[in-house]
Amino acid sequence: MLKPLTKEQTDSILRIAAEEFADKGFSGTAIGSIAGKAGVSVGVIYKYYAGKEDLFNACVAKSLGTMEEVLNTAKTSGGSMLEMADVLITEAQRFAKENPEYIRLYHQITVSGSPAGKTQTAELIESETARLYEGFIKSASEKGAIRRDIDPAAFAFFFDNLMMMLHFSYACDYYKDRFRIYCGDDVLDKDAFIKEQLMKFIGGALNG
Amino acid sequence: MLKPLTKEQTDSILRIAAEEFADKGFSGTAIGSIAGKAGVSVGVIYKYYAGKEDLFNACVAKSLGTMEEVLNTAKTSGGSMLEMADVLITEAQRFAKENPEYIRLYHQITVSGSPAGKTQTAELIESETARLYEGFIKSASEKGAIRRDIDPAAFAFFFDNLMMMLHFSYACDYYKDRFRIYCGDDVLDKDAFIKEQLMKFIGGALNG
Amino acid sequence: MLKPLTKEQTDSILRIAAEEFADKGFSGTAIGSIAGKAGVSVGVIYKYYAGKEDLFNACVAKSLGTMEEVLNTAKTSGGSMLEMADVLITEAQRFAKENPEYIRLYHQITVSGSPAGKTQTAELIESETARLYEGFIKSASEKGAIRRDIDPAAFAFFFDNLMMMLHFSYACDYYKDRFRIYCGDDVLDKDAFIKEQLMKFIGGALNG
Amino acid sequence: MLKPLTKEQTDSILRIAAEEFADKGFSGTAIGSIAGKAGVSVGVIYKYYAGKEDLFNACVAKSLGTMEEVLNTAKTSGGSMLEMADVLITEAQRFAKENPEYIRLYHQITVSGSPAGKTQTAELIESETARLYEGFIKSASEKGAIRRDIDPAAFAFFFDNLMMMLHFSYACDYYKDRFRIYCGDDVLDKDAFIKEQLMKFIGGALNG
DNA sequence: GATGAATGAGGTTTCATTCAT
DNA sequence: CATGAATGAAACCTCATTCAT
Repeated sequence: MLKPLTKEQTDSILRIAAEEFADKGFSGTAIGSIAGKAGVSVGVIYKYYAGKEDLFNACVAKSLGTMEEVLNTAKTSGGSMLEMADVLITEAQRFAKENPEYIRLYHQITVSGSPAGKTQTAELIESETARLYEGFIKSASEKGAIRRDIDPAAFAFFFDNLMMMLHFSYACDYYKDRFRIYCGDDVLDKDAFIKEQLMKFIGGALNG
Repeated sequence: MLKPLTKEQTDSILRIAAEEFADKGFSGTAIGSIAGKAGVSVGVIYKYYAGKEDLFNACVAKSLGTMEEVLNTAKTSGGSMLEMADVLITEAQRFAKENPEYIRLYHQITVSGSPAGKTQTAELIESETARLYEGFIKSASEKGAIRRDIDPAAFAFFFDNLMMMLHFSYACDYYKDRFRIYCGDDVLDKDAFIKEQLMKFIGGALNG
Repeated sequence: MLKPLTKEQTDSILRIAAEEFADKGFSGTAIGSIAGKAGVSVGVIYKYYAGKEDLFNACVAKSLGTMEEVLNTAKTSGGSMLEMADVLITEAQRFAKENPEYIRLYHQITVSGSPAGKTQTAELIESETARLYEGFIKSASEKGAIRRDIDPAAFAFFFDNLMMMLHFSYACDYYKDRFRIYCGDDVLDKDAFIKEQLMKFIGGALNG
Repeated sequence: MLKPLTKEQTDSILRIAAEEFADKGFSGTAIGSIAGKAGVSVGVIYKYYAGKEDLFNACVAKSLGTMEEVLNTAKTSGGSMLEMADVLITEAQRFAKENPEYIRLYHQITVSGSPAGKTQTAELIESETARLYEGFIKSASEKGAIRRDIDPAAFAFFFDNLMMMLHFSYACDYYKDRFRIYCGDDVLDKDAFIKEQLMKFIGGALNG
């Protein structure tokens, strides 16, 4: 047909690609399948992206960019450590349900064998969060707002571990199954309850 | 060379296969490569296993079986919730360093697109742990050993989230990078420190 | 940018195309690459030429036309067979160094698999030269200027074989390497010497 | 079918490949086409050869090996320069008719864009012949068997140029057409005549 | 029962050609 | 009339699986 791609179609490529990579991993995804589902020819994908890996990276970049926005919302919301946690949990629940494919794609890059594994991906993704949480905890600890006998970096790490698992538990199939096994089949609809419990868990951890 | 396979060789198949799948994922792993590294022919793999997927499942089963033994050690060690946590953390640190490929393989099955995803894998793997932790927490809570105002299932879930991430952080490349970013380049050699901090975190969470 | 192509541009297409075909052969050359290097769009190439093959043929035609001019110079220079040979060798050396791509392109059409192979290309290219040389030799032979016991057509053929190889040896990579292997690394800078030797060789051959 | 390849089939691969490469060049030849014509699957070709280039090189090596045998026959046949020329011409005529694909393949490697172009192919192929001819001519010249006022290396070069063109003229389509144009439509069947004429040409050249 | 060469579908990528702008 | 993005056939190569030995 040789009609120029509509914005819809170019967006579609990235969206479908993200979904496919998120669901089937890098090796498991076929460019031809993406093209087919996006309603474009194989050729255009190579016009826009240098190759499969480049497309994967573009998906990851888009995904991480979107996720970062969420973090920024929480970061700038000010307040105490626990107030930030409250915002983060709420946002995690909302975001993971609205954009599960982004979380799943993020999960894919943590897997050995992902092309992302070759570069300093973790550094790029995790550094900012790490410093943010650590700083929050450190200053709260110094101010006496939370217990003083802890290592801020380690506590930031444990806190983010909980957040990361929360994301996965709302977005990735295996983690969703596991979530239900632990907390009941309807847990994915009980966001307020989970937030409340997690706040207690984290609150206790921080206050000793 | 038509000698029956030695036990060494049949073991080797499963061991090498687990390593390959753990490192390169299901789609990224080639049967021929496993056969080559295991010193057997491609044909025997198909004699012992129905196909690639079957071999993958066998690796997972073996891996999970081994991991379960560790859990049983902790389970039967008796004591309080925190005493069990202490044992579990110690074992997690030891096991993840000695058998990182098992952890990495476990991580692979949590990925969308893994063949394991098709079946009720989570049910098989997570159920027992879930009931164990929940029971522990519930009875401790009822006895007043830990705070009463919590949901045992949710707390068991958060607790296991921390344990799962601990395993990954000692075994999987991306998580290891992230661990270092949060806690310093030498954190993988500071097991006692991490255990101490995690015990404080969990202790605080449980005691409110 | 919908300006008509300048003459510069249309010339450029043919020149660049000739270079590309000469260096990479017909199958190895990409239309897009020609367009890019010539600073025009792919589309115009298809406006001016029916397809890749047509463009190739146009390059060949241009190339041969230019080469023919050289021959005409020699032809009209009159004189004896050896005087003509002298002019031809000098011109071959000059032309092959100034326009190696034309020689290389000519070489390409001698290759099986070149599109030129399908038509009566040899007839078009070689006939005139063949008749010219044969006539020269025949009349020289009849006049007793050169030996009488030869077949003019065959000798014309051998003579042109030497001329053809001389062209290739100054223009095509493989033949240049071979030239150096036979005559020394600096032979490509010793035109006078080569001409002198070749004149002796041909002179001897003709005079018996 | 999974039956082991017969020797016929493995030979066939190389033979067909040589023909295809000889006729269509490197880029113009498709592995699938070779496989099809040889009656084997695509996969086996990659079992025996690392890739298209490797297969091409194998064809070239086989081709050159066979051609070298012919040269050795002539080389060891002793005698004077002209006696050797006699043998070489006879062999060239016979060989080029019996194995035209080898000559055509040799011709392909002289083309720009051939994979062989990347390496020191000319050195490997031409060196021995160059030294052989030069030695012959030099000693003949010193003995006074042929003219003394020539450069042996240059004359060896011209001599081989004639031999090379003779090969091509009996094997490659374009050169065969050209041969007929110069010497008549039935020239390819007049081997004795051509040998006789070429001997006169060379003889004259050498004797001055 | 083990072997590993053979198969061939399927994946990635290229590129000649078309045609809407 | 030029443009160059889009098309899709076709190329190279891999690898899960089979089966003759």
